[in-house]
Amino acid sequence: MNSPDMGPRNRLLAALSPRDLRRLSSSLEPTSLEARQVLDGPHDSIKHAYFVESGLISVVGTAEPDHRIEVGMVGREGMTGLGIVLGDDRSANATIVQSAGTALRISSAALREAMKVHPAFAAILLRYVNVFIAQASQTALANGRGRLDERLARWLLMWHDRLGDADLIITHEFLALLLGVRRPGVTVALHDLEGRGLIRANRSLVRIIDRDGLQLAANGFYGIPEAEYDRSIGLN
Amino acid sequence: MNSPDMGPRNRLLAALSPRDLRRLSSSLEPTSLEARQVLDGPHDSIKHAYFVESGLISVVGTAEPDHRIEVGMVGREGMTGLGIVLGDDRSANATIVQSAGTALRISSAALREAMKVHPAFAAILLRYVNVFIAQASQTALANGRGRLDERLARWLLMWHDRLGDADLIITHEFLALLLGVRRPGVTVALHDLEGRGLIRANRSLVRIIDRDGLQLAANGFYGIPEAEYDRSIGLN
DNA sequence: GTCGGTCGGTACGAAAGGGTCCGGACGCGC
DNA sequence: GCGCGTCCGGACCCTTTCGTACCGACCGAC
Repeated sequence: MNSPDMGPRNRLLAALSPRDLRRLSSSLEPTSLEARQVLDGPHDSIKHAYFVESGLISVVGTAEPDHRIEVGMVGREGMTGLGIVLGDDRSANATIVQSAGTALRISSAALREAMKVHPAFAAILLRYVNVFIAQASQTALANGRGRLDERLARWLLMWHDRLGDADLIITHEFLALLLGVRRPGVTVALHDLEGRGLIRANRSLVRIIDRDGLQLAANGFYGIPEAEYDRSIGLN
Repeated sequence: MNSPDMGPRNRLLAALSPRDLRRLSSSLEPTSLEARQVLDGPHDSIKHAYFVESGLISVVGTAEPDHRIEVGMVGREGMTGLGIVLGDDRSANATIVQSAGTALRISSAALREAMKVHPAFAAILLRYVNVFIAQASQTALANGRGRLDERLARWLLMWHDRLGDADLIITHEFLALLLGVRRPGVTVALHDLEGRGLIRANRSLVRIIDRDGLQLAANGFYGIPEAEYDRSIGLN
């Protein structure tokens, strides 16, 4: 996985004891994540859980084919495959790679087994599930109550957190899909944020200029799941 | 709890083996749920989990004081206190009684202990968490993509499922709060549904007339978490 | 029966956002 | 350096929803 002198880049795995981690590592298979790759469709049987090391994965809620929206985001602080953690092998949501990167993946069976053998590991994953619920809840809140520019600010901050890069490679089109709005609406909202000096936008690129300003622009819709994560799983 | 010849009315408890249930029953304390009672505020330490027997509880996502919206609903098919199930003692969401009823409650410590001693019990609760994630995800989807009348239809159906009564006692004001919209908007949307012959509305009362029609009106935003529940936890 | 509070119906202008189209700009491949 | 596909900017008009306000209807208390 990583060079032996550094811990794993995934923050859930990093929270494990070195001993548990060593025993687990044989089940963890390094994988590359390609942009737009679909890890699990809705209602698919989940074959692997992914511990993200770099890049970013979207959890997308789906009903009818054209009713889709992002409900959560997973970077190196998290994992996919919560259904497995919860003893089921499927979920109503899809998981789709949004920004290419790498992950350590583990088969469903091995994950179940590992949770049985390492209760501390299971405990960490369950606490992450709780944080994920907070994330989905806040998304529901933002979707219901927030204006487009506020939701956009929230989204940019969350992306920034998880990728740790001020330059986000994304098209307006894709952003519109994730936010569940019209594409030109995203263009206008980005201009608005740009006019306020919070970002710079260019073809397929958004650069974060003023993170604190973006937090203000998000008008309270950003931050709660992130604080929950730090409280519950820790800053490591 | 209930007379010995019938199982518990809560469907999660009903899924337990009679033996596990008997051993658990001493920890379960019958409680009445009063309308508008706040079981847990956001970020409170959760003292008890509630297995609902009748009535209905809302899970409300909160950020700023005036940023609130319902993200999930719990009736006798479910429970509150998912944070405890997940090994944490708090959640970013509030739980509020929406329709009076009764519940069996269990202290956090006893619930943790029971999950340790009865793995089958723990497994059921974790599968319920997975269903709840589906519910919150679909709420995020409906809030982002659905029109007011579609969301209203979804909401009425979910309420109807969980209470099993065609007459719903609720004011437009309160509905507006839960849906995160303006009160007169609810009035108009209810008239619309009424004009289509799907409901009858009166002061503080909504009667479901045509459930199938409401499902059509919900335009695909209703049903996924309910199907997940039946698949994962079973029809009992 | 009257009073006061809650609840519902309605109406207005204003804002946000959707649907659609078009044209220009950029950038990669050849 | 040409061409084509992708991406962005802007425009049009329309629907949905908001904000606010006002008033009438209902209901329980006295």
